Amino acid sequence: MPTTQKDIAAKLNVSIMTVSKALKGHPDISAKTRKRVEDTAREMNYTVNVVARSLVQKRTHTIGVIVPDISELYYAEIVRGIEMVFRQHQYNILLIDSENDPDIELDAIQTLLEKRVDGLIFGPTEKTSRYINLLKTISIPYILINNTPKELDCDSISIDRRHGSMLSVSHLISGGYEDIYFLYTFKHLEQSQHSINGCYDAFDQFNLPREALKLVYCENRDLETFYNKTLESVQYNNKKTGVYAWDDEMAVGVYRALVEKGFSIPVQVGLVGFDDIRISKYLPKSLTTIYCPKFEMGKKCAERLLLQILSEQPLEPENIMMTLKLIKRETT
Amino acid sequence: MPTTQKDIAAKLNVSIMTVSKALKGHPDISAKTRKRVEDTAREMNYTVNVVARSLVQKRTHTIGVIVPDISELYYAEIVRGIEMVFRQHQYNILLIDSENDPDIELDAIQTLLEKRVDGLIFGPTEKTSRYINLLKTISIPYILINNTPKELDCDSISIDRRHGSMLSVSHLISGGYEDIYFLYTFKHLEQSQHSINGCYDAFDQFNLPREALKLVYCENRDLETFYNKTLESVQYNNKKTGVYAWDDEMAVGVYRALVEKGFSIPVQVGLVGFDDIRISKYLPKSLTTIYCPKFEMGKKCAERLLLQILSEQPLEPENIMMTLKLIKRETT
DNA sequence: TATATTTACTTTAACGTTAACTTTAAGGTT
DNA sequence: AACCTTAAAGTTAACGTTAAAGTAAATATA
Repeated sequence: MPTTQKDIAAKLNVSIMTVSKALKGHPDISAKTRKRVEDTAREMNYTVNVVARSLVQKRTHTIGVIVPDISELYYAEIVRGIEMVFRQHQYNILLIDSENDPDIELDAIQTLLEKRVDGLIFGPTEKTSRYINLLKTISIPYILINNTPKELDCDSISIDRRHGSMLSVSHLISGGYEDIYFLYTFKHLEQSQHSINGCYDAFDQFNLPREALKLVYCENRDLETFYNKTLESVQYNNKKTGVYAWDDEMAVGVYRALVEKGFSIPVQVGLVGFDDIRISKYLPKSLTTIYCPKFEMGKKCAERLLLQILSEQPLEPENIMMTLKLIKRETT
Repeated sequence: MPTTQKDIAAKLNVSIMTVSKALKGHPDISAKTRKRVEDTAREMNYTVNVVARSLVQKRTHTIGVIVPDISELYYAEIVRGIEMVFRQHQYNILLIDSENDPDIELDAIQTLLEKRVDGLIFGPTEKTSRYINLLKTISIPYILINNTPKELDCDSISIDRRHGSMLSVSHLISGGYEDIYFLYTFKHLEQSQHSINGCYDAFDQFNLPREALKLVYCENRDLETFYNKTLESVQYNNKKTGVYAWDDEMAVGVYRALVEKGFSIPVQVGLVGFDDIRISKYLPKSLTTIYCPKFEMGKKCAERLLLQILSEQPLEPENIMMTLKLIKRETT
C-alpha cells in the first residue's frame, strides 16, 4: 500500500495537517518543518492520493472525451490537440472510443459522469434525441464536436464543411470540370448534409442546375467501398469530370479506381479531397484538397471548455467554426 | 450539486446503507424497498460518485496509457485496441501523449500514479534509465510497449521488428534487388537497432557482406525528411536497387522522391514499407509491406494487463511478441 | 506591563461511499 | 414458552485528503 500523509505525520510526530500544508507549500508552515516533511515524503516514496483530494474538492481535474473512432486520423489529431492543452493545465483525459455505436456512446456519457469528470467533449456519431436528452440533464460544462443540435443550446465546435465543399466544387467548376461527383458517407450526420449543401452553393454560384450534381453515397467509410463505388459510378462522357471525395484517405481509393478506369488525371478527371492529411502532399500525384485544421480544432475546443470550467457562472453558448482553405495541387 | 445517497435516504426515511445496498442489489434489501430506492434514484437523477467508491475500495477502474504520439496511426490503432478491451471490462483509459518528450513522459507516470490508476501501459520514447528507475518503485501492474529493458523484469509487448526487417530485406534480395537501402529513424529506440539487425540477418542469410547495407538515418519521422533523404541518398547504378522504408507513411514520401528521380518502380527500384496501413493497398502502385497487427497488439496488451490486475499475486513477467508477415504488392 | 498580533502549528469535520458488524422483529423449532 | 434462525434493516468506522476554525507560544504594540 502506498504511503499516506498519516504515515509521514506519524514518523515526524506532527499532525496530518502539518504534512498536508507543508506539501502544498502553505505559508503556515515554517521552512524547517516543510523541509523535514518534504524529505521524509521523498524518502518514503509518497505520492498524493488524488482520489481523496478530488472527493474533498469536488474537482477531479479530469476531462471526458468521446469520439467515434480514435484510429481515424481526423479524430486522432483532434484528440492530440485536446490532450495537449489540458495536460498543460494539469488536466487529464479519459478517452472513450464509441465505435460509431450510439449505445456505447450513451454508456460512455453515463460512465464519465459517474467518474465525475470536470468537463466533457463529445463527438456524436449521429443526431439522435437520446444523447440530447441525456445531455440536457447534466450539470458539468461540455462541448460538442461537429454537431450543433437546435434542441441543445450549448458550446460546439465544427469545421465549416459547407464552406469547404463550396470551395472544392467551385474550384472544380472553374477549372472546367463539367460533370461533378460527390462521394460522401455518414448520411446520419449533420456534417453530411452540410457538405451537400456546400456543393449546391457552388452550383448556385455558377448558375448550374442542382440536379446536375452527381451524389454517390458510400455506406461505409472505408477504402474498399469508395474504391468500388468509384469503379461503378464515375463515368467520363467526353466532358471533363470532377470528383470530390469525402476525405483524403478515401480519395486514395478513389484515385486508384480512376486510374484503373483509364482516366487521365487531372486532364480528363480532376480529384479533390478533404482534410489535407500528411501524405496528401507526397502522393505520386499530390492531392488537391481542403485543408482542415484538426489539431488547432482540438486545441481550440479544449481552450473553450477550459474557459467554461474555470469561469464562475456559465458563459453564453458559442458555436465555433473552423475555417478551411483550398490547397491546389496536382490532381486538378 | 449532484444527488447523493444521503439525499435519497433522507427522502425515503431510510439509512444511507439501505440506499447503498439497494442500488447494488444486495440481498439484505427487500424487493419492495429496492424498488422504492431505485425509483427515487432515477427521479432525483442520481449517479454514483465513483470517486468516493474508489477511495474506499482502493481501485479506480482506470488504466493509464502513455504513448509518444497519438496521431501516429500506429499508436492510434494500438490505443483503440486497448480502450476496447478495457471498456468491455468496465475500465476507462486515462490517455497521455508524451509528444516524444522524455520529460513529459516522466511527469505522466507521476500523474497517473497520483490518480491511482489500477494499471499502466507505457510506450517509451527512448530507453533512458530515468523512467526505468521510476518504474522500479511503482507497485501497480504495468506493461511496456516495444521496449524490454533488461534492468526491468516486467511484462512487455512488442512487434518483432527484427523479424519483419529480415522478411523485408530477404524479399528484396531474392527479388534481385542488389543495392539495399534502409531508411530509418528513432535511433534512440530499441526498435531501431532491432530493425537494423533484422536487415543484417537477411544479409547473413544470403551470404552478403553486412557493409553493403546502405543505412540512411532520418532525424525526424516526417514525410519531408524521408522525401529529402531519398532524393539525396538513393542512387541507381545500373543494378536493381531495393529500398526499405521505416514505415508505410514514410514510404509515401520515399516513393514520390524515387519517381521524381526518374526511377521506374518496381523494375529499377523496389520499395517495401512497414505497417500495412489502410491506404497502402490502394496507392497507385500498391505498396509491398510488412503487415503489423496493431489493433490486435493493443487488445493483447490490454488482456495481459487485465490478467495481472485481476490475479491475486503478480504473474511471472512475459514478453509478448507480435509476429509479422510480408504482404507482396506492386512496388516489388 | 498588559494587550494585540503573528507564527506555527493542531483539532474537527466533511467529502460520498462501502465493509463489517450490530440490532430488531418476525417466524420457526422443540 | 424458551430458544434459534432468518430477513431486513441500521450503526460505526474507515478510505486519504483538505477547509475552516481553534490554540498556544512568541513577538510586536501601546
